[in-house]
Amino acid sequence: MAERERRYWLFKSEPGCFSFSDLKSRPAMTESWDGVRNYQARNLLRDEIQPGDRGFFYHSNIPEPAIVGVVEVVREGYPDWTARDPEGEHFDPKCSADNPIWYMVDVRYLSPLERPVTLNEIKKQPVLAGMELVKRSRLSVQPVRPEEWETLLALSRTTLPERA
DNA sequence: GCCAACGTTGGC
DNA sequence: GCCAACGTTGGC
Repeated sequence: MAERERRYWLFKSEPGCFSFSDLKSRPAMTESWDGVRNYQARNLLRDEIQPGDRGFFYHSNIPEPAIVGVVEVVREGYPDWTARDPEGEHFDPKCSADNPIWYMVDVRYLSPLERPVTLNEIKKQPVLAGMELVKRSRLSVQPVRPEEWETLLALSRTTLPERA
């Protein structure tokens, strides 16, 4: 397999459904990133995201949405079986064994950020204004540019400025 | 809970 | 293939 530069991603989750600490407490240390039903996100999961890549874990749909931690991709995209479970929430009758349509990856808990970096704070950083998160917040898996990755890690190591 | 943004569906 | 209707996401 040809070596390629490690890439960076951002995985969104509603902490009420699945939080970063839920991931930490996984006995197997892996979590199938399932239930994504958007073609753009599917293409990333199926074609782009590789083991060894890193991702930010983002908590959405809460009063202070924020990036809270770092994960490692441990398994490349494979068919999302939850799409073929008629009892499940994510069932899609259009899927078959021949045509899985939807894919998922496995990620592993790596480390929390030293402090969460909120969406509000991200929006204030001119360097981060081009982030998918800012421009098209609805994509549940998004690419993060290396310079954005570094900027966010650096931000998380700073202390918050005093509020006036 | 509201609503804007955006994706999907389906009639034509 | 257009586009209106509808559903979902997610910030606020």
